[in-house]
Amino acid sequence: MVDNNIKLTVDAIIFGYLIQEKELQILLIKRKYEPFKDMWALPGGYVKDDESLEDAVLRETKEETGLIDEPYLDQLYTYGDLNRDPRGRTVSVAYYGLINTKKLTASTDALEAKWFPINDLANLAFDHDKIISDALIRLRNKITYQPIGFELLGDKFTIPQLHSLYQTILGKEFDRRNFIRKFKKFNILEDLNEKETGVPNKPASLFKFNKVKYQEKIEQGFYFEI
Amino acid sequence: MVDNNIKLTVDAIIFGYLIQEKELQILLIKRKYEPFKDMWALPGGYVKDDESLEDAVLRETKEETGLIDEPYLDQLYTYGDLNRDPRGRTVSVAYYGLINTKKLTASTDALEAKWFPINDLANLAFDHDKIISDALIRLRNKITYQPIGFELLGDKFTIPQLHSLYQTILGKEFDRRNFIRKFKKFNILEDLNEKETGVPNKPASLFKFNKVKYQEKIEQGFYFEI
DNA sequence: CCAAAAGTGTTGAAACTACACCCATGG
DNA sequence: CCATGGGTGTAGTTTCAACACTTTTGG
Repeated sequence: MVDNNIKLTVDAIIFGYLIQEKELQILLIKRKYEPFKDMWALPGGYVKDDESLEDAVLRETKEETGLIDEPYLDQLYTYGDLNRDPRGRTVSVAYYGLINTKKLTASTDALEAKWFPINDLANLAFDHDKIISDALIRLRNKITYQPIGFELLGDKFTIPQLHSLYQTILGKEFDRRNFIRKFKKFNILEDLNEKETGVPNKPASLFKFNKVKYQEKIEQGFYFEI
Repeated sequence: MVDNNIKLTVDAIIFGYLIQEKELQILLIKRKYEPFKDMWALPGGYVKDDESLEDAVLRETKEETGLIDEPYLDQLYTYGDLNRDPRGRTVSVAYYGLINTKKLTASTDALEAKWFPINDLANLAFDHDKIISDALIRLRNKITYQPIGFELLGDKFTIPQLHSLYQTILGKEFDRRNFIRKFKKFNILEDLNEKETGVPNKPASLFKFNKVKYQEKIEQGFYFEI
């Protein structure tokens, strides 16, 4: 039909969160080839004819970073400016992902993949700094009205951890009591009747996110909002 | 580099609004060729190598519908499922647009383009019903936190028209006094000190949206929300 | 003068903010 | 017993929701 030479790629902005350090991070790879050789960049690459966009994101991310588990993924935006890739016209569908940081670390060294604190990123290839900035804005918006913050914590977490996560990502303080009260009123956290261990102070209670209950409430017209 | 055969297209969901009838509409075209010949579909088509995605949307929309003025455009989502186009793998970047309905009508007949009420759409080609449904959800969300509803009205409009627009799009009633009070408190409407004409009852005052003032307020941390 | 839609204030309920003390644990 | 962070209630303020009558115009 029409013969165009536009190449289609995907890019992944994978967010991780260090609970102890209260730090939001992004997973980047060091480019092995030109253009932008040796610069840090988002994982990503060409989409194959027979794979969906999400499959392409997952495949490229795993190949390039050694990530094992599958992150929660959401489509961010499609970048199509004329000169964003010096090799020729390239349109990239960006997805952002959230993952519990514990679930990788291991295999990344050989592949030159590395977590970077969001506030201390390397110089990035292509228009990737703009993409990351967009992803961060989206993440900040989305955690206020969708319960996706849990994806960055483990299956079990404490309320103070959740509190810190929100404060870190949104860059502002929430009164502890008001925050807890609001979250508890949603009634989507399940008390596991366990305490955290290994802390030199009063241990906090552990909770998990009850996805089933959340879905039920959504169907009944419930809206989550922080 | 990698040799893939993925075709890149754009699709446009152009929304219009009939003030008198209080009806939200979408601009569709009748397909001239297979596949889905003679079915109604969203305007759209292949992206050229040397045009941006937005330019492609505008070009295709104008060519296929005879639309003269340029609609307000926002990227919606990118659709990339494997079998969405029977001709082969096609990824489509969808944009939704808002336009003052008065600004076309004329030249559409020859081209077989037509406005359809959102609640009474034809059977649609491809996955276009899903795309429209997504666009409508996005529009409903967006008008609650961005002042884009004005794009559907003329430069001059009355508060009751704005009130009806919100009620129509969101499918629910707003108390008239509370709605007006809220909007007035935002202080982004400029009273033109004119009255509407040709109505058989008390004429309403005309206003315009003060974009400059809105931008100023945004920079000062103001958030619009209905 | 009549019909139709515009315009305008107040009150009670609900949600939000700010704030301080005691408790459980490890060292 | 000390340091550290966890856990909890209340009161004042602000925002939100509900509600009805008078005004202006064209016919």
